[in-house]
Amino acid sequence: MIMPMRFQPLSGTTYTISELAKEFGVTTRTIRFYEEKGLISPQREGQKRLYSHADRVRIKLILRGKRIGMTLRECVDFIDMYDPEHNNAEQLHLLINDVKNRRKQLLQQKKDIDDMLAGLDEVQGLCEASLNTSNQPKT
Amino acid sequence: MIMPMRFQPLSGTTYTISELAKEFGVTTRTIRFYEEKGLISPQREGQKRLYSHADRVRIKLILRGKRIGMTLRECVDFIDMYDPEHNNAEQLHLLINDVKNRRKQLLQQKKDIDDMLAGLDEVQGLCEASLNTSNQPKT
DNA sequence: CCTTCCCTTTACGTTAACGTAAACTTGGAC
DNA sequence: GTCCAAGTTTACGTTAACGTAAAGGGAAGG
Repeated sequence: MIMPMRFQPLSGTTYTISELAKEFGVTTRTIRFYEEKGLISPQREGQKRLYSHADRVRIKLILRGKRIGMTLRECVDFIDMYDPEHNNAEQLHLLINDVKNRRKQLLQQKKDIDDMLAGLDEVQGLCEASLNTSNQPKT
Repeated sequence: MIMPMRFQPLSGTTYTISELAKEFGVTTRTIRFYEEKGLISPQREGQKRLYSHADRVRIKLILRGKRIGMTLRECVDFIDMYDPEHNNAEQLHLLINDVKNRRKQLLQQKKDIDDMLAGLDEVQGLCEASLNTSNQPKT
């Protein structure tokens, strides 16, 4: 049983598509799809894709966005806020506005989650109470 | 300009589809779609749908779920947790398990949101700093 | 009676986000 | 050389959540 020694291309700073897919629990199709949509642009070694740390982070951010219901488009928009493509004051003001809107939305979502968590607490309480009364140990 | 006095059917405890659509900022199509999928079952007055307070609440809960990225199926499942369809102990244990899983997921989402909020704070800080340095008022 | 709303059903169209299958290459294991 | 595992491209299929258009009913108002 010999380990299929992977030929390390340049350094340990790159990932193959299946490595990332495994790490993030998605399919390779998903990762290629994100590239197809312009969300990531990995290097190539011949025909094969080589992902950098930056690529990995982008994927991570995309998946984080998806977890709270953002579309891929929204994920990109969010990530792009970090990039300084904003030169003039007007751009900066627009960006600040976007930031404020996004924050408002996130706070609403957070409130929704808190409400739902409270609901879950209540349900669990009722369940456990119901279990205790029906399983009443004899005195 | 005469108010088109709506014929109040039984009492003030019902809503028309367009009232609810307007209140929640969705289309009537959306509300009918939810009914088609079995998420709500309003009464009928002849052919017209009449929504009760309970129906209204269900819609509200559905939309809340959607805001944090839940599918309609997940919304129903969540809402159904409140209904006491759980008679025996086994059902109760299963429900408690569902509750725990759901809570775990909600907490993850909350964490994601907090991370993103922190990111937004950072971005806004950089923006404002950039605006201040370029708009340096003369001493 | 005619028009205006609001409601209804039926049904086909659309977008996002992948799934899935087919056919091909390629570098290392045996 | 042969085989296999992992990668590639191309392309059609699928599901969810509605949008949108067509065709029509019923009552209220002028």
